[in-house]
Amino acid sequence: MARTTIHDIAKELNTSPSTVSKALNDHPSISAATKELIRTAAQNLNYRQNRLASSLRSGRTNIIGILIPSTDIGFFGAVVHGIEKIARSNGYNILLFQSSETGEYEVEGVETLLQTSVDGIIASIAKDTSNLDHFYDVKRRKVPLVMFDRVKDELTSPSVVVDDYKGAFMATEHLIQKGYKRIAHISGPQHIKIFNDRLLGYVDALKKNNLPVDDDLIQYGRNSIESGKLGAERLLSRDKNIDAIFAVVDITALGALQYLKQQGIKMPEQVGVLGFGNESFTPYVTPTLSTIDQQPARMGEEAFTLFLEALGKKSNGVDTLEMLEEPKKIILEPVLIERESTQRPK
Amino acid sequence: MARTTIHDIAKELNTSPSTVSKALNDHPSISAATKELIRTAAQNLNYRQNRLASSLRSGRTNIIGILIPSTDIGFFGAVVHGIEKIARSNGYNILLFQSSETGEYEVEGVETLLQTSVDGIIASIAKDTSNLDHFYDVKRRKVPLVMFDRVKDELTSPSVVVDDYKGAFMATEHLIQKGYKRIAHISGPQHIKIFNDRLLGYVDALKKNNLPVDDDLIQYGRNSIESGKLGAERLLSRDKNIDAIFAVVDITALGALQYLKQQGIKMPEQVGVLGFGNESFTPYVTPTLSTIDQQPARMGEEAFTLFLEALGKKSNGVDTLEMLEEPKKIILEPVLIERESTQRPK
DNA sequence: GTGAAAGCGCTAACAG
DNA sequence: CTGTTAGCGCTTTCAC
Repeated sequence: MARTTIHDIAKELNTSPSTVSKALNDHPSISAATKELIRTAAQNLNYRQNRLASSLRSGRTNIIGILIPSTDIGFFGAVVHGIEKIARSNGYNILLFQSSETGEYEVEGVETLLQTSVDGIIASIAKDTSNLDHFYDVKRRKVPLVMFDRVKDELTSPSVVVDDYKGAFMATEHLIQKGYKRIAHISGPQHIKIFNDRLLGYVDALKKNNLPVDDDLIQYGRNSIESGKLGAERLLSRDKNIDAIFAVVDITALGALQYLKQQGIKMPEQVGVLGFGNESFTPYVTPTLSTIDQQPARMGEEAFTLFLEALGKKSNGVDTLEMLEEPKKIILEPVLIERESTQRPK
Repeated sequence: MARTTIHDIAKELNTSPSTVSKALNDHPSISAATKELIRTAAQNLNYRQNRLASSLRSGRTNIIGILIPSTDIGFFGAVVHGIEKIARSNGYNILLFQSSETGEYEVEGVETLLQTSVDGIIASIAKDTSNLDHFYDVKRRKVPLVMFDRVKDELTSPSVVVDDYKGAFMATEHLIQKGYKRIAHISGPQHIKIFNDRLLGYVDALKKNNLPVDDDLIQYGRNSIESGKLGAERLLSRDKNIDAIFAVVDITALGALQYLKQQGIKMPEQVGVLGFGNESFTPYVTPTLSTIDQQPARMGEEAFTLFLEALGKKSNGVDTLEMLEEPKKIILEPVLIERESTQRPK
């Protein structure tokens, strides 16, 4: 009835618990014969290691804490998937926490992860987090911390992000290459770095290709369907010659799409539309929406790899040295996903 | 440098570790004064409970293992979100495992969760799982097991599902009420129970409303965009009078939508379309797609509630009694999401 | 190559 | 109301 322990196995085989432990952990000092013996006995007794005891003693849990705003958001779900996959193949498990975009829950989450003695934490910050003390706490406890996507540079932790500037640059150049001449941009709130980066990428792509950068071509919005509709309307009312719209996020692009459709404007013939994020709905709208993919799966893998590196450094006691070094920041290449909405006929 | 323990606090205050432990756990036998004293000392020393030690000793982890096919699938992400939310408010944390639709990983996942001594497991079965031994193992170990959505009745575990029959029935009646007269159905693989249930719901709704059930109105497919396109094509080529299509899943509905659009058939005027699942893309297609919602968030909450019940029974030793009882099965009401694709003009 | 002994940090009887 | 004691199941020196 009660769980089998290494004691039970030892008794069964007239040997000692320590030998059983070593055998089960494939320790080199145990003979192949006894290992075999012990393993089959373990199997027969349906033995299962008690990880709590093991971790308590060894100081390692092989659990890695993940802190995200929400599994409900496709992007984060995909990143978790990426982390989980590679973590598994490295013998790690995932303890998941969602902040639900709340700073308060985020603090709680960090607290719990630390209590559980996770071997490291991979996190993406909630929208409304302002105070970062809980993350400093993680660092103070020397628990490896890796950030992804929603990153704060002040934390000087290794991190993975996608190159927003470049993504926007690629997007804009794609439109140019397709033959669009007058390319507008619907941007997002400028106090958020990634949106500003995307704006800069757009501007620089125009400049590089000797296209005029015109304030009339830029419309600011709040990243919603509505702001996409409104943005498209305003842009076109200001300038009838606009023949392409690059939107800062897919949802905004969708709004633009809906407005254009409603106005009977043909896409991609009269106006091309391009989004950002490769959200799950983008292949399903009409026309299918070209967009920029942020590689969530790779982001997850890279984050985990950074965690392993941090762990390695820690065990080598590279603490002080590390303080001097710039933390490693992996910047993923955005990927252009070409679909119907930007296929201008030659 | 090393983590503060209850020993450190005890030493600081010239008291004993057990008193500290009790105080921190708000045990009634400790005076308010000492509690206060100990709590502030803990705070000052930046004490954090070691949950491994606590769990090892107490036999409870307050962690609940979740096993799902993939976080990448919006539905499961949403269910996890639902579980996490209510679990948190009940003092439980989530250890997440993804089977990636693989039986092998699923076995591994169960193994790890058991090793970690989770207090219970909430699971949804992978597509390719045939052998259920690992789940029987969970039951044998008396670890509360709750299933959701992808359920196997053989396991006789408490479970939460959505009423597929009823959802299809509602969907079909909705189309009838909107004035559609000749309603077709694109179904899925019949060996999967939920698809068969949906077919039955469709058939019964027609019968109840005295509409003829006609084999020509039913097309079988493989739940893909392609099978949606093809299904719609075949249906309409067989019967020009079809004025509505109810598809077994949203993605199939999408295929039908695309085919109809391509044929210049007006929706919802000439043909109405209705899906199933309320996938994230459904509000964004043109026309926006009416569908049946499966209430993932509530599913998560109910699953957790069932877990709590199972735990309660276990601690009351209701083991044998429980064996005789039918396991509780919660059947959620599907919810009709009415959008543009079924708004037939009167 | 194997075993004895100690202890990870905590909780829960029990005694006082 | 507080303190002593024992031990959860495992790993890890260290001795043999």
